[in-house]
Amino acid sequence: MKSNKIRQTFIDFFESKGHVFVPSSPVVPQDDPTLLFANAGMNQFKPIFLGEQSPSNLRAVNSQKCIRVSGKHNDLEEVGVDTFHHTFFEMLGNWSFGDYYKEDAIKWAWELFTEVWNLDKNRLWVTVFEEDEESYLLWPKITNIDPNRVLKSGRKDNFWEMGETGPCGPCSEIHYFIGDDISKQNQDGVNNSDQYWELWNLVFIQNNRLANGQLEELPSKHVDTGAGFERLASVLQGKLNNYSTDLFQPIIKECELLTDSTYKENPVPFQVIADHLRMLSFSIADGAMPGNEGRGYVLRRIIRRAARFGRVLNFENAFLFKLVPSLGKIMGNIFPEIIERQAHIAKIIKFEEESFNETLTKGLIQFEKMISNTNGMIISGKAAFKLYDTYGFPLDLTQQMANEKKLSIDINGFEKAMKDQKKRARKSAKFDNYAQKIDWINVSNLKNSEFIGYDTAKCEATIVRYAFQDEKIYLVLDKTPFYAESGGQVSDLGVISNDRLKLNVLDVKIINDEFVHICEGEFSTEKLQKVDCEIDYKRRQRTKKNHTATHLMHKALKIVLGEHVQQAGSLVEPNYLRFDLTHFEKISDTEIEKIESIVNEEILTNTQLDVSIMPIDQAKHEGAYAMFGEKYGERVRVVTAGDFSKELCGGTHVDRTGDIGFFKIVEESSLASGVRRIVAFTGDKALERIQKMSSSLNNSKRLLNCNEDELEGRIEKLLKDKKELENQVKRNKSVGLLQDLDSYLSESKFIDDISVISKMTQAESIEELKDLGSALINKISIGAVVLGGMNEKPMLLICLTNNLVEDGYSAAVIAKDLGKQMGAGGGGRPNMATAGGKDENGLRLVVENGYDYLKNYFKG
RNA sequence: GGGGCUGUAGCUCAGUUGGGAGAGCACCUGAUUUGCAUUCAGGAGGUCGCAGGUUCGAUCCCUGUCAGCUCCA
Repeated sequence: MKSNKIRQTFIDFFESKGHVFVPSSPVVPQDDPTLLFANAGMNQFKPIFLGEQSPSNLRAVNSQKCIRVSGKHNDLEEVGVDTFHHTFFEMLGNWSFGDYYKEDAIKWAWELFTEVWNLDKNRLWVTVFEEDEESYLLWPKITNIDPNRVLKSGRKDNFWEMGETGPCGPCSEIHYFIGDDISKQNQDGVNNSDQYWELWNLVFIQNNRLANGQLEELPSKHVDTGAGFERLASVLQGKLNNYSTDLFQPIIKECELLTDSTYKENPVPFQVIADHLRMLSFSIADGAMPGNEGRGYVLRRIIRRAARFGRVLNFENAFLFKLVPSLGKIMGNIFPEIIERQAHIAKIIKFEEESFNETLTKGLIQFEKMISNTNGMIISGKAAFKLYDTYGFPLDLTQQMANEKKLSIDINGFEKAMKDQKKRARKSAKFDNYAQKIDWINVSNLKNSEFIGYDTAKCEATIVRYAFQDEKIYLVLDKTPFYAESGGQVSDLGVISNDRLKLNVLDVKIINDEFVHICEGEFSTEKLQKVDCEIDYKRRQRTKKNHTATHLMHKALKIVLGEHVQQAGSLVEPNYLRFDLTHFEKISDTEIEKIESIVNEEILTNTQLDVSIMPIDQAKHEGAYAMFGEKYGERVRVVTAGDFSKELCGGTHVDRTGDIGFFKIVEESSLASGVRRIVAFTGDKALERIQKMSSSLNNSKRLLNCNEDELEGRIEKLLKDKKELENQVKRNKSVGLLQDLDSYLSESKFIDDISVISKMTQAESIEELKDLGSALINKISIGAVVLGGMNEKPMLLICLTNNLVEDGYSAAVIAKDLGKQMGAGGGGRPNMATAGGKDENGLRLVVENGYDYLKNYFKG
């Protein structure tokens, strides 16, 4: 059975049992900062289990995209080496939120396995938690399983907990014997031998683990099941290795076409590459980007691991990106994003592969340096670690190259250095406190706060609850005209008041689906009922312009730069808009101009905006842009500007594009590799900007006394002239110097045959002084020159002819001594040295006494 | 979040007890007229990432900061 069919059968089966299919949430979680990647089927249902959110359907079925790269169950180094660990996998599951429980869950699991997929009952084993008598009795009672095949098992394997505290409960696992000879089964093999594969875990969530370790019974009980799709496919396709299934084979075949090696003779590199390609493609499709921290860093490591295994197959250049289309063919039907963003994915992987090649090249240079400093046959662990830590050069490559040079590496030393590094990091790891607890005081039992601000700027509302938090007042209302910060658009400001209270709204946040108004001002807890809400309407108007302009620009960016452009972040404020996008090079001035033109053209067209609510499938079908990683409900809000732009968006927008007035990009910069940032203004802000530019232009025109077209030429000419003048001054000075040389020389005094010049000069910089000094000393066959000059501080220069230097005299020594006399220091090279001082008088004194000093120096 | 490394001419990089900023390539000028980077001579090009500090003097030492690379979390 084809894998696509297997997945579909699973979904169809549970739909026929009253379940609603819920699409996989993005593999890059948007709203859970504690989670790097979606790593289990239950991720998107977590708020339901925690009681923070009520489910829209009591029964659900899904296939969740999951990524696991580290943790107790998954060692990255195992992936691709064995036959069943993956960084990316799918988790099939059926869910009951306080609806059906153990009986139906068990019955349906068995029915699907034995009657739909026709798995051999004589190969299936079931384990239940040893204290869960209920399940233990249910299995033989409601299925036709041989009672001897139902086993009790301990807490380690059969009690599931989400974390230290929270929902948990016993589980029941179904295992499958894969051996050739079914007579050789033994219950001791379950959970112990790799001949028995765990296929499906049925979790019965009935308890809540409290902070003191005690368990309490949950009022409503849930079912959470998980079946690893890849392994299931393996069994149903009669394979013993997940990589042999049609989920991986097409990728491997494609890879074989690019190299001389074959999967058969060297499977591991192919498996690693196929696995990593899936992980990379899905995470990039959902908005992740390789980088050097957090999630991005995980991606980078995975790309590098794949590239390293690629080298085993003699791939010298980027190759991984070429395999992206093969994945689309396998999984594009269920996960269309993998096809929609194919070009983007390939481009990013290629970019990263190439950057890794550069890292390797630089590492090679460091390696050569390192071994040239190594004496003996052993490279120290410290040195190998530095290569790895600082230059990102993989240890196995270091080892390989060391072997070629008949050197060995002190692995223990390496590991010790690594341990120290980890210790350091752990010691300074911060303790995040994301979920701050709010102590609410309930006023009325009205529930969901409704946002009515699309059409109105003020309303009367009822307070649902309030809290005092960080010297602020938190309010939840039954309805509100205040927009809460989301989708990049900042929240509204305004006033909430009645005859007893007057509050300024500072911020509005969505916490657990509720609009929380964060306020300060006069507040009274008496007679809290009706309040009047009014938003700062002007501010909202300006924000609207920026939001609609953001949509238009998004489209324009795709037109001008290409379809690979994806939104990587957005901020919509009343004063400006900011947009981060994926693009690999600087956006040129011409491109900026084109983007501006396109947006302004749309503004001039003055299109009526359309906002409608529709099912997400329809929206996607109509080609609406959805943001990376954003999780949408089944019904979405779609904002359309004629046939130009269509985006899923919950934000506020102008009525007609013409309301924006005018659009101007004011800044383009790099944010990270592959990400650019654009800042733009609209409406009166854009006009202000243009006026400012225009006035500065006018000032320049006035200063240079020319018109606009001539401006550039004039500035260029001015710069050129300035340079020429500077050069000329320099030349004149040196000519002047040379002319003065004679007068300096004529004032020479002598100590025996040594000529001595000691004199104040007009030099204003140390460079001038040095030029003069070296010119003079070149005219003297044997002698010394002492020159003084002033800028802010006194400067003194001492030069000696080389023959004096050879005799052991040193200008540096003289400078040091004379500097000391002036209350400062001095020094330099034997033939030329400088000294400083405190004031001009000190300097003059030293210069006047120069001859006497030198006489003493040379004679003494 | 914590370490390490790097930042010098358009590009690739040198530059140690702190003492007057360099090479190769590219560019310009002049010769040369040649099998695929022709050769030779000359020239232009630098806030030594940025801001402080120490010092008579900082590309170099110290502090901070920005950017890139890299490892750990």
